[in-house]
Amino acid sequence: MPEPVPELCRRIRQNELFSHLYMERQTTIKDIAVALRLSKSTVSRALRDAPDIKIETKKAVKALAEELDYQPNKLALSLLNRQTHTIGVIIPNLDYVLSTMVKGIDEVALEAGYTVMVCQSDESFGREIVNTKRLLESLVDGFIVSVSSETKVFEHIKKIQNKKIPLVLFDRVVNHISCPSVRLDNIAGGVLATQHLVDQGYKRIAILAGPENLNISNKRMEGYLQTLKLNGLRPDKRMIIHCDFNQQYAYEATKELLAMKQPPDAIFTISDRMAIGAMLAIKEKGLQMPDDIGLVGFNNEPVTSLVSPSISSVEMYAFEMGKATAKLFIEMLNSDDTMAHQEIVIKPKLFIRESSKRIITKKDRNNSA
Amino acid sequence: MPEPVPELCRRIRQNELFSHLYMERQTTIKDIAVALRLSKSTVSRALRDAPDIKIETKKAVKALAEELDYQPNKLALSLLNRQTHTIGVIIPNLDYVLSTMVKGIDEVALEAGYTVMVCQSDESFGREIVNTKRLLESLVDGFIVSVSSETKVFEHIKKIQNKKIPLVLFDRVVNHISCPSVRLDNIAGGVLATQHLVDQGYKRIAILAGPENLNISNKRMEGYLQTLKLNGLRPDKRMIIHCDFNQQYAYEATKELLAMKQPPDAIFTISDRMAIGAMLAIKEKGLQMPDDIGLVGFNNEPVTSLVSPSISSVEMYAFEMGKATAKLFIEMLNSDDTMAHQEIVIKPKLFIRESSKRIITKKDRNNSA
DNA sequence: TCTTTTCCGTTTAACGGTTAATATTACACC
DNA sequence: GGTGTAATATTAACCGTTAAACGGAAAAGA
Repeated sequence: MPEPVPELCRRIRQNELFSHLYMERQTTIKDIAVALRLSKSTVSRALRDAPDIKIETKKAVKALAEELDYQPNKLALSLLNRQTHTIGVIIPNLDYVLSTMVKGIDEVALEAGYTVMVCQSDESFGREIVNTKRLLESLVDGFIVSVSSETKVFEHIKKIQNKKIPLVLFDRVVNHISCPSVRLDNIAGGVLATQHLVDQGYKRIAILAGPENLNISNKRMEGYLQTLKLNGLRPDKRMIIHCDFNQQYAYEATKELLAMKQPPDAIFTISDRMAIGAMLAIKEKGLQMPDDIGLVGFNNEPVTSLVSPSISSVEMYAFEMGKATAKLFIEMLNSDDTMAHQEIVIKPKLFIRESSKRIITKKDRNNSA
Repeated sequence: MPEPVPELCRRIRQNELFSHLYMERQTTIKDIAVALRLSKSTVSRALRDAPDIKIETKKAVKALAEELDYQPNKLALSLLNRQTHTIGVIIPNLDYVLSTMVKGIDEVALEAGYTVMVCQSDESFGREIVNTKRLLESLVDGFIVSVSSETKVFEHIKKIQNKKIPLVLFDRVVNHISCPSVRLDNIAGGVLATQHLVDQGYKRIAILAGPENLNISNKRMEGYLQTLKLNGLRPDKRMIIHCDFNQQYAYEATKELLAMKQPPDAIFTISDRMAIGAMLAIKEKGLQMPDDIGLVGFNNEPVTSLVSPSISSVEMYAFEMGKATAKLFIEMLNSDDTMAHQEIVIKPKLFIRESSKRIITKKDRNNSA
């Protein structure tokens, strides 16, 4: 005949029985079941307040669970429910913009009960493939991806979609892939920067664009071209330089630009890193910003306001973008029907600083003209 | 009577049978077993090249596995083997130094077959606790932790240890906790910076230290104090400012320093962010670096060579530190005995730049004296 | 012919949890 | 005394995998 439950609990609490339960292994439902002479399922249901368990039993189970610091094994649950509450995040690197975005993703995910696994592809297509494979194996509940600049083939992304695994693209969105996404209005960013330079009276505006196949770079350039045309300025191919997202390349490209017969009187770089590179070359040449030459960057990294002269830059709200991405992702998870692929587009804003702000205002310029 | 295996394979390949296997669900070992009229475990052993399976059988199994894109379910394996091949990484934020370290950790972990889960505490004690709990629930195989600046109580860390879960601390190491760790020789860093300033002829050297309870900050200060004494300079309490790791605070603190009757003629900041803040205040005051005042930062962030004047800084080899940490961690996992807690200490190196390099060399100074 | 070995597989249990179907018990009612 | 019905607990199956123990048949040895 089994002992009465309260007495048993007392003995367990006082460690007279089952002292092995206090060992290294995590307590399981089975331990509690054995201790209280109940079946596994009774314990399970008691913990989850099922209606058909006696109140006394529930109390005893819960007390012992508390006592033994019982915690359900997530692995077992995941196996059963086919979900891991984990989001796989693939990003090309951990630079300022992306780590800020990850921060945003992390924050929202945490709140929604998800843990993120961040993998960096390091701008390498090969590593992106490996990361994708890894995360697929890890059975993440879904993917949040920003592709590397090397990525020109998207089979690995399509594989995710074929398996009907939720996917959100962000920042570096891919046109060939149709899925929910969050991105900056890069054209608008290009327009903002270029129009500002035009407004400040610059006439020969060069652009340091990123790698040729990178969508975000091309869109920013599109904005640049549109704005030139709109203002009656003829785009000049020699003023358009493609180079890696890299300070060194930007430095060298700028040096070449400045060595031209008719050098530019303003430069728009599609990242702040590149703006810094450009700035070094400009200073080396002995030119003054904003008088001799104007400079506008992109991303609005803190460094832009730290250097001298401070650099005008286009803010892309990376943190908010990260949050929006995670929110969209979670929304998608919760809507069981395959969601119409929503596209969230963030509007950029230009922060004007010393590098491009000539003293003359628009009005002044009109008067003097 | 069961059909001969090759014939069966053919039919499966041609989708005559079991077309449901081509459905959304991942193929399992059971699917293969049913298809080939074998038992689950035979399939399992065939896939793993167990010796007591007929070669023909193995071939058939492997062929079908390939065909159906079979991939073992990690969750099931983890449940069985009690290991998830996942490392929980807790860091206070994703600034330049830490993201570089995470890059290093990630690289080594990936190679060793581990995936990392990065959680940011955002310098908040509360979030650090939450993160720890989450990762414990996720049953990570171990922890790599750098504590937040708010953390003064370490019960959550001890809890990890009590559960005998492998733990490595890095960068912000905690004295009260005895475990393998990787950190910078912060005292040496403080010595390098201070001795350099002394060598350059600066006499009244101030220090912008970080939060009071932050070990790394205090150690750097210790190096500073030691060096002053060694060189016969008397430390002055008014020259020691504790403030948050934050550019704004550093800016204000520097303004106050410079407003003193006897202001410092050099400032050592224990981060580059703070150095930038200090620099802004110095420029605002109209002082010239390095002539009127010297400045040395810490971390050797890229920004130090981008600003003008460029800032001398102590390099802490963040990427290598990250790699070393992950290596130590994996080594620990593989050595089943509780490892004697190894402590890896990285030696810093000073990079001298414009902000502190007076033209005079040591020899010049001796001559003129 | 009977036992032993070898070969090739299968069965079972386990990991830790949930859940649907099934007992068991007690009590009221006819 | 049977029957119906709550109330409560148990069994067994399942998620996907592996490891240990066991099984059956054929070949080899006595």
